[in-house]
Amino acid sequence: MGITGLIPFLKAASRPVNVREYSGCTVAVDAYCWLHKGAIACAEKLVRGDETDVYVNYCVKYIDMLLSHNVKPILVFDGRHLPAKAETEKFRRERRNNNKRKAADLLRQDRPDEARNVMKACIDITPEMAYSLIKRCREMCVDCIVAPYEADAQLAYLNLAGFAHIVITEDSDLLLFGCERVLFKLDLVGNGLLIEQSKLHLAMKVHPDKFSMDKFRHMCILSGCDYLNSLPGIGLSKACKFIKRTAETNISRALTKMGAHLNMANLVVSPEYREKFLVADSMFKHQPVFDPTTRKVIPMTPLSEGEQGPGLEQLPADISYQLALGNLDPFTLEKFDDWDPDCNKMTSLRTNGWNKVGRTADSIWSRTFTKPSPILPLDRRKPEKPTVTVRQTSDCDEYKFPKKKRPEEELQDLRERFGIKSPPSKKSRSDETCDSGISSQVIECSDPEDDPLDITNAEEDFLEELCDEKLSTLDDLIPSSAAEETKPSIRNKFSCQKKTERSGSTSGLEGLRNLRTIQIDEDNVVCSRFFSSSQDSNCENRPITPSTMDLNNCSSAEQELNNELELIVNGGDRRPADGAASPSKSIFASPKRQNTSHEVSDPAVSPLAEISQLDKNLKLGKDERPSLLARLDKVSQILSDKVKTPASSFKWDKKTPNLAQKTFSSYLSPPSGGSAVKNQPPVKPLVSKSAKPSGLFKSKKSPAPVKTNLLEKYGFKSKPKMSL
DNA sequence: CGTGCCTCGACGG
DNA sequence: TCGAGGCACG
Ligand SMILES: [Mn+2]
Repeated sequence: MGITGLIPFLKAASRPVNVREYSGCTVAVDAYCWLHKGAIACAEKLVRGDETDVYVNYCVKYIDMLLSHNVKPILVFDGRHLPAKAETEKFRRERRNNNKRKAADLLRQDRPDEARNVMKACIDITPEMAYSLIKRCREMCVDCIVAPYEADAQLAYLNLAGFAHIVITEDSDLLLFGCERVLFKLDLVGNGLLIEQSKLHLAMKVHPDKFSMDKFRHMCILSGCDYLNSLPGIGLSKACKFIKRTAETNISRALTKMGAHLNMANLVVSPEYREKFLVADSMFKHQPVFDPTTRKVIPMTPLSEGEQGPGLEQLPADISYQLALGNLDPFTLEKFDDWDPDCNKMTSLRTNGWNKVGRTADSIWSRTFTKPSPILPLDRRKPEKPTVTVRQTSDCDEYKFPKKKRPEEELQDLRERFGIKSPPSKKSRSDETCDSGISSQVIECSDPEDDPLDITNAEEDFLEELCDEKLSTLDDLIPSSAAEETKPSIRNKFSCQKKTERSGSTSGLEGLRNLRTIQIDEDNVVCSRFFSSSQDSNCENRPITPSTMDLNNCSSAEQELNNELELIVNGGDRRPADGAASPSKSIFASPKRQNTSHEVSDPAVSPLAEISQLDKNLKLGKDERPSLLARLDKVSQILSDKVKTPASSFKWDKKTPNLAQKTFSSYLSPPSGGSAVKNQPPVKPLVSKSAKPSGLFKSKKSPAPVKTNLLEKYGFKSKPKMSL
């Protein structure tokens, strides 16, 4: 399914997100993905034909997770098979049946483990299974829609027509269908990988002005898609190269010159291929979809005059409508149900914080439905500065741009944005090479132990090439105001990319966020503003505070580190912030600052303030700052290693529930049996005996100083790049 | 280097 | 089943 290798190819256009950042949004969900994963959990039962609702419950977990983040899901189901895929489907069915037989054989041979694996390979999501999820969704007042054909096109339509802000799927095809935002690899804590259409040019390395969705789609079809296999030897890279090199706008004519453009003499593009290419292209543009407003089947994108859509069977209008509602088996058209949205009051769709979603809480099937605001409710960070124009390169083919800015530049940008004067320090050391970003082909870093480098010519060239990518990078660096208001999360696994990749400098700031949530020792609890979300007057998003962590286990390292950084308060003079609406402070904020901070735009809240505060705490002279981000990166890395924030490495300890578990317990099954509870009473903050929930930092006594040189202990010396 | 073929894990306890 | 990650081939 989908385009092989597209998601890795689009790495530069993707970023890790948490659905928390999309509170108030509507998402269209490819229900098949969840059903399929859920079906794996009960593969045996399904293969044997036993009744089970395990897969439904699995999907409900995802739905609950979205709702808990105030995100409204619309579940989209596959409809009829496309004739073009008939052979593929037949082939799959045969293979499934083969696997069934194989599984039965293995069972007879008393090899249940192998049988289990084979059974996973013959899972089929039947219309009945889809219907049982639809039924459950109706109980939950969650919208569903069955596509006339592929869910892909329907999902894209919901996005393009403004019914949904984001599409959730595992199928990279969705990008070809023209979706603006697609969220892949969503897990049960809300982490996923977001790919935005507006960033696709980054992956293709073309100038934004030279990018078009047509080019992107053509590239993908050439590399091989469900509707058309690729020509031998053509993958995404070659296809991308070709699309960038051809100036011909008529794709059919352009295809005849593909061999020449790619220097592949033996590459023949037959007329048949070109024909099929155009049909595939049409399928990605004009596949039939159902419009819930008019209750009619329409082409996903309007046909231009004279243009032929993909010739597909059109069902009568009432049948199409019933099919879309989920009342019919898409294949047999046999009646499942008689559900009628006009008779069922769907006025208040179930979402947590119903008021926050406002009118988007309507059902798409309601006669009074109005589409949500096209602007992402929490994505209001608009670049206010005009973007820097890119220096045109002579080579129009390749668009080169800096992948990453120097930490200094990032800091400078941060300063500008937060209106903070830059320190007089002149230049930093060369150790930023550890900070992913600097493309090594530009800056040759001879020896990490070298003294500060001057700006080389190459570097200046590099700087000149700064372009409008700057702002998107900044957006990644600076948590949006919305994200600032949110709770801490288990770290998104997609942000844990390799050192050499883009995560480098952002992780420094991510690390800051992690730091705030750390319990330092049994007497020191950090309650960052993430826990005292004063905006959350709604009972669903309760301030959650760490209660009883395993202090001896998880906090000794960061305690030591904090001692080293002199971050531990002496004597408990940190008071909880008074006043309900007072924004909480990070552990990096000095006590003085905390006590006097009543400004609305408290600089202490900004990441930069925290960085500079950290510098003060580190007592680093301005000239000895090698790379703030690099160092922060290292520090946060150590901390997160010790605290084990990544979801994947979490071991839920029943006896010592930790922070993340608390945070997400509202939709995860509680560790000690019992059912997951919604609207559960607020978790009582640990510090609340003496402090208000918005308390920030509670300290009873100062821990004994630790002599160990942590920097050495954790190998800072051994890594010259990171030398502090 | 890019493509194409391989194996492995998903879920859940 | 699907994608992801590893490895061999031209
Ligand atoms: Mn698809």
